[in-house]
Amino acid sequence: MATEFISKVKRTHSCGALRSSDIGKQIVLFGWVQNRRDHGGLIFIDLRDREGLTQIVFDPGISKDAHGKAELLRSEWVIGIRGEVRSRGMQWSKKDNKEVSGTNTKLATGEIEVYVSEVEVFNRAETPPFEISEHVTTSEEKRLEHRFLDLRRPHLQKTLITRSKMNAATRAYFHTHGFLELETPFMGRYTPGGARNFLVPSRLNAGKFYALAESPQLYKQLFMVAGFDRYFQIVKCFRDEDLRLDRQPEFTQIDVEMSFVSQEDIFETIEGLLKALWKEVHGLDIPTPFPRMNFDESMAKYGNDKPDLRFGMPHVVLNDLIAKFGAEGGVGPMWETLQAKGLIKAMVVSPVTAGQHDPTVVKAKEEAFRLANPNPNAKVPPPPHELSRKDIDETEAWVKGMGAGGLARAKIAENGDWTQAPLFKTAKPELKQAIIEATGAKPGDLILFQFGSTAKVHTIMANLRVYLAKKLWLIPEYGSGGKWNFLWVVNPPLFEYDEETKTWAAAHHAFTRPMDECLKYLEPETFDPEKVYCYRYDVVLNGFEIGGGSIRLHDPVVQAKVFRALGISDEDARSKFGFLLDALKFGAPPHGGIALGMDRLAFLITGTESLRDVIPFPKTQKGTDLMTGAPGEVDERQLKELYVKSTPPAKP
RNA sequence: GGGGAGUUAGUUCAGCUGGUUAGAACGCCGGCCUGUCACGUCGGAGGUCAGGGGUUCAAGUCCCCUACUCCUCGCCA
Repeated sequence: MATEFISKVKRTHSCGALRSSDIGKQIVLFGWVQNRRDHGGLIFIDLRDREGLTQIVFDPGISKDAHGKAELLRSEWVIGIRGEVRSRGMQWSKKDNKEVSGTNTKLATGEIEVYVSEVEVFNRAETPPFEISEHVTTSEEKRLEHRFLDLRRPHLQKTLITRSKMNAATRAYFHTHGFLELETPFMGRYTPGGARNFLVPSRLNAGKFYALAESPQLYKQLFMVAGFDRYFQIVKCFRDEDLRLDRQPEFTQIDVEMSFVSQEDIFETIEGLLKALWKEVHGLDIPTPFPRMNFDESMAKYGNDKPDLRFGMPHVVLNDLIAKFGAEGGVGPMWETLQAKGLIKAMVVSPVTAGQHDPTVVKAKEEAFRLANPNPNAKVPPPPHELSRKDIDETEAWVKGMGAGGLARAKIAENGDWTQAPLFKTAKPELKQAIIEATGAKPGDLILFQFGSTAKVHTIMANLRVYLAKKLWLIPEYGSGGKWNFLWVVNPPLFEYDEETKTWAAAHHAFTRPMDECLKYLEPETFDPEKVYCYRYDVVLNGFEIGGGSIRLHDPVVQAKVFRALGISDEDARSKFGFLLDALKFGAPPHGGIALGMDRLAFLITGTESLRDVIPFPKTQKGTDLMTGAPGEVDERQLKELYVKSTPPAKP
């Protein structure tokens, strides 16, 4: 009986542990049947647990009983074995008709195998819906439906083990730096603004709702007011917004708040944490401090606040230049953009020389080609040198999908002529020359242009830059390519103008501290909200925002001025942020903090394809769980108890 | 809310201009095999072509709708 075996016999090793130094030992392994190779006489099985694979051998000469049982074993059965560790050494191969090394260099345990004297089947398994194997791909849909099987794959086990280590390293780091790990409620009061909240109806309070915390923001500030001085938490947050490759509706943050600190103190703390994490996971010493870049510079050169600095191709803003030439410049649409207070940007795409391609992409493409073309004489296509006509057409279709009018471009010929550039047919030669100078384009280069509303041009150009870098093999489709380009993007404007409501709104949140030198623009006589920059910062890695935070506004006097600029009345402020305003009145220390996206960090540090690969039980893009079927319907009685009516639209 | 890609055997895919009984690989089942390691070999089973509607003598293939999955813009302070 299985229970007898497990109660009498203890596992001595994991399936990844045995080495040649263990030869001769009697051992016990428990695990799953990965693969069975039955030679009629000998039967080989790869036994798998989370630590790895061990080859076990059933020899009728050792145990007829065990060998007989082994004939029945199938994939994913759970077994325990007792046996002797033996060297694989030199073995006679009938296939090769000579002695060959029996060592399997692909396995960590490849030097040994275990001759089984006793086997116990703990559980049989039905044939799984897909193979639990690294070299068999399965659609994500099928994998999510059977997540408990997918989680058996070494790839997912590895990323989740890494994540566990990151959690441990994070806690160790903060505990040794004097931080307290304090908890905050998930169920709180709904406050308007920011991300959509998930709502939880209250049974005990008819008609009232909790909101699931989108972050512990307010609570952690209260910890500072309370004098805890240094707080951190690895905490779940909930946002009812549309999902993306790097976004899940429930996700984990490393949440941090500190008292009596400047922006630089926070940077130092977080750089130390990231250093510790990269050391833990990759054994790497990432260089600190990270570079700093002003928000405005980031927007101008890269079109967003999370530039990927593993490659160049910065944007060049042409507004001033077009303005200088005026309507006579000869590029009507750009001049019109200028009149409409829009944005005109250019980006130079230079031919890529051999050494510039990302070596991991070159290697991966070569391997993929070899796999598709088994003929060893087949010539591997070279990495792309420049964009082909087809590439450019594809790119144009792609930017149009993002709302671009088109993809204006100019190819600079060897003699300096502009080709493929209908937009510039009527352009003054001096304007073309000025654009060449501004962009630094050389003969052979391609200049791409976007113009139109500022936000749209930034978005399109930012995405275009990354899209082309992947197309030209400058960066891999996913993963770091071994490059870790950390960056702080700092000091954005505090306010942004909302075109719809024609009012100024807080770009981050209303409790971000304006930079000291900008305070005068909050005064009535020199009021100019556009010029108010603030102590806010994002930490960026390879084009992903991995965290963001700010120095908080703890001074009620300045707070009042910010509210006035935002057009928030005392009454509004009171109803929205009442308890925080109260708290700030009773001796709030200067404080600030940051929150890092743990899922994104794990996603980037492991170089996986998707955020879903570092979350054990992730949701699909529509926020559903294909395994449990959540969200599901509930019955009328439950709704009634909660004083809630459900009114989904009728299905057509 | 918008744009794009997709849905064919248990799994991953092929299926041309609409035309015979919808194929392959892996997996699965059975036989043989004492050195394999993605074992080999011989044989076998396995399909509501996502669902619905339409065009047609004839639909996996063309058209429309719906559902689901992925990517993306908006959105996510």
